[in-house]
Amino acid sequence: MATIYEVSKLAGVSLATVSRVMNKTANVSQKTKLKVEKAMLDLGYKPNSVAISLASKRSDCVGILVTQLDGMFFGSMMNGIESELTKQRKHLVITAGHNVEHDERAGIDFLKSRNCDALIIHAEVLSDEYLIELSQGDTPIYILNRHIPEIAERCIHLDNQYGSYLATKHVIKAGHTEVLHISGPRYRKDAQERIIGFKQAMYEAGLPVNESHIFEGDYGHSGGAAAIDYFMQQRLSFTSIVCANDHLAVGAMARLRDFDKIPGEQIAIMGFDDMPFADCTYPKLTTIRYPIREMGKLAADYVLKDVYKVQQKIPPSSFEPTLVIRDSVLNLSK
Amino acid sequence: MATIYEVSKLAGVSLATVSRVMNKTANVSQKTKLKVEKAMLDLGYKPNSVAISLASKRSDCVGILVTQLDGMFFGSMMNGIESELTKQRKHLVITAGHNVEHDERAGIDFLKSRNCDALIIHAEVLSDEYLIELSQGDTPIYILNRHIPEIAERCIHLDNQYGSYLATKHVIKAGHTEVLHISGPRYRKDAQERIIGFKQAMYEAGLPVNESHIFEGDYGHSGGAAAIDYFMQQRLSFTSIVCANDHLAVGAMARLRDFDKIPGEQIAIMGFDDMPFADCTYPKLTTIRYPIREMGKLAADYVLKDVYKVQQKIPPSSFEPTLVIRDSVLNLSK
DNA sequence: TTGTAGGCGTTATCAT
DNA sequence: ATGATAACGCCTACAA
Repeated sequence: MATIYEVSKLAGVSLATVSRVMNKTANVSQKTKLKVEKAMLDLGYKPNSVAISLASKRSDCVGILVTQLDGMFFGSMMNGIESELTKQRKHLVITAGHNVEHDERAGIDFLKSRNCDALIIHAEVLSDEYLIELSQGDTPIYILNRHIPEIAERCIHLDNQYGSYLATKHVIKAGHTEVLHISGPRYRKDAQERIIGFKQAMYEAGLPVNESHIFEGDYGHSGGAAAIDYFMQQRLSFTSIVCANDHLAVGAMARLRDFDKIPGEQIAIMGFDDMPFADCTYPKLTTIRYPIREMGKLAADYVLKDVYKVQQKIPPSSFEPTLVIRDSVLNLSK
Repeated sequence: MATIYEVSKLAGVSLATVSRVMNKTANVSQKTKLKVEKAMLDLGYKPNSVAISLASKRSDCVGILVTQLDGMFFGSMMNGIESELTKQRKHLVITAGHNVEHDERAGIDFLKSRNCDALIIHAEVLSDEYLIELSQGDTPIYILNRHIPEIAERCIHLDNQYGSYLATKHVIKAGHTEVLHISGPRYRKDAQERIIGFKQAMYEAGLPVNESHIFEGDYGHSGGAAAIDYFMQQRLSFTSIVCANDHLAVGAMARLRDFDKIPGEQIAIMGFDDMPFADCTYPKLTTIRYPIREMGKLAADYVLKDVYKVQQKIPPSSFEPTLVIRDSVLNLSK
């Protein structure tokens, strides 16, 4: 790999001049500029971004912390971020936290040690205190899918509780009184919030909520299936299930059929997130739209504006969960 | 951020010694070692990996090029890679190529300029020649989902054509004679191969293949829906569709229902990839298993073994597409 | 407009 | 066992 030094030698100029034509940081005469550019081409010169980063203390990289690299949710989130950043030739470095405090911490440490210019964080288990402290460091951070009052201006989130409330209310409005909940892992904030929203709507309607009516799944298909197994084994009587995400809903629908219960007809199923496949299931999934891709984009736009000073048209953003009615929640009164 | 120099000052040793205790690269007396460790703790010292990378010419990072960050396929692939690498405290830097030559090139350039120790590449549009040349550079590369004879030892792939052949044959065996194909974008190698496999099985069975029986989709749900719209508009008579991936299949199944054609009963649907949701659709999707996660893991294992000299038990790997029979292809003869 | 030289935070090679 | 002191490849005042 050719270095800037070799380019300067070949072009017969100092290496400072080479640096200048690369960065357009000062005026360079047309003649020398051409000489330098030719030399770069001849040598196939590619700047070493590690050296640039060390010398300039910026990296043109923004670090992302997600829980895992697979799954539609994080896929959409990363895609949203990437699509915005790429436009401005910024790169992303991604680490996975795996729902484990150590990994989340290590991930953030790594991103910071790589001189990331900013961090976009989806942390599951890190404490609010830690994040607050982190926000006071020299690397700007933006927090996705979480609300921390002390640093609200850094948080892009959506009211999970209200979303779940909406979902449950829709089911109740459709005439259901025996409604169960399949939640996500309880140590996850969003899962907790969705449980609360569920309970809130139930209480409001004067419907009983028993802890045994809530199954703790894993946010994956298998969690939905396990929930059905559990509910059936408990011989619970129910006509509807509010699921904490679409994956759980899909898993539940499939397992329900194994028990000859037809989702959408005998059992109403409510999803959450409105993942891309939600309108391709059968029955099509009624769910709560969670615009994670747009939220990712917004986070990226903030970074672009705050850190890279690229003028961004940032829309007046307030993300609200909204009900998307499709076919999986039948109206009992009809 | 504290530097190694400050640590050395606080500990009263030279910075070389500090480097030694960090890297256990030479013997250090117990006493000074403790002094240094205390100093590091007191200062909350975190090594700057950019500086390490510049000085040592390694980064403990492996670069990944994928087409996009969302979608189950790439999710599984990244997850497989990450799960192996994380075990050995190696990180990954991910770039997206977007099916565009410029982006793929730029992605690779970026990864190399970041001093990545190795590259795992899923390139769509880069030429074989380019990749062959790249493989001769100083950064080891591993190529996923593609076969280039000249550098076969760097390629981890699977026989797409044979997989598609298997799929089509299964449908034919089930008694179908009017079978259509929904393909992926034709500029993609795997899509081309799957088309060939489809045609091969059809020819072998003496069944007619008309180019109008093949619809070029986008590998997403919408492509599947668009295909059905097209087929219906053409007033084609058909009882089965071989889809180039599961997303297309799911999209097609949903759209089929809009036309009151019941997938799995009136129309046989064959998928490809066996994505995690394939056993949660209704009807459950008969498909070809494409073990992309395992292939990602293998690529990571190669890197670990070849580049990082970490002993890996690498199984005698040859990935074969296999038929996964579920419920979406009905047997006409029964 | 162009060149010189110090610095970014480590590693690594010599000495001692 | 420990300490100087060059690299590493680039940026950036400061000079010229």
